[in-house]
Amino acid sequence: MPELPEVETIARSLRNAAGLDFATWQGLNARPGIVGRTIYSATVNWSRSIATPEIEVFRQQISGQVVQGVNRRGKFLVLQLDRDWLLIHLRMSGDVRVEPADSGLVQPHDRVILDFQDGTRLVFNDPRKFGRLWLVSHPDEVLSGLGPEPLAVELTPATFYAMLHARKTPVKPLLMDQRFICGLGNIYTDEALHQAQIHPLQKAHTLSHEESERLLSTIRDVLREGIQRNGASIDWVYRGGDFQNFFRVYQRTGKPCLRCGTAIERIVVGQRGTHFCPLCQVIH
DNA sequence: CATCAACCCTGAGAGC
DNA sequence: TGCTCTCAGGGTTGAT
Repeated sequence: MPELPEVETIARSLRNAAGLDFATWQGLNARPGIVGRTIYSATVNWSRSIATPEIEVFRQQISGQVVQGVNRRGKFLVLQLDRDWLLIHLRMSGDVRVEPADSGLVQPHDRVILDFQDGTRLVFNDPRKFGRLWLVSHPDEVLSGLGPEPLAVELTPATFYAMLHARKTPVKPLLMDQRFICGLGNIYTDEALHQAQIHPLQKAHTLSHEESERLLSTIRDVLREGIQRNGASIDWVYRGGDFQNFFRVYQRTGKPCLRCGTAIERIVVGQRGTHFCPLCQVIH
């Protein structure tokens, strides 16, 4: 499930040098970037993968534009083109590949293919069809509602405390609300709360200064660790990362807490499976 | 603002 | 073995 670290990993790979040939990249166990490549044409196999504009407009408008840069905002991939911006949200099961156009086959679940003039292509693959692409003249059309980036230095402990203090909702759903803070999903939220020793149902405004500061710190720790390990690869969606081998609570129901040994519990919070240690994480 | 449910889908796993 | 059924899973949106 691509969250901030997975999307950041993909964004970085798309910024790799575009010049080397594919055999060289395979030898490095990495992928070539796409910055500088010119989009020749677009193929849309599942029309609802394109959020905006209409398919024909999308295909015409994107053709001929050069990829100028690749960045990340929250869980969005942000591709700057000549005139427009291409935003990609992978949702639960989306992924992108860069490959020679003649590597042949359309794989199962390939939804959108951008063919480049140099004979390579970018493929958006998404088994569950939840992911979306937007082609817009300004990224704010899609991104304006997002909360602050958790890793940004502008987000100070004092600011974060004030944000939490203004909300009476349970802390876990709040952390997953992209308007409150962006980039966190189910995995990294559970991991950060466990490390901060905060119960997922604790009301946000009841967190102390110390707890709030600790939470911001552990959020950043787990995100940085995720990025360092190239993200997590779970279910059948393989993305090349290995953070899944270092989860402390996520999908460890019944297994011992790595801090105190108590069995990890699973409850449902905001319709999401939630993992926590009943001894280390107590509501107060 | 808070809370809850529906929705978008596929594939895994259970039951028969 | 193969069929049908149920539901997990994350994020967004809309209703209340």
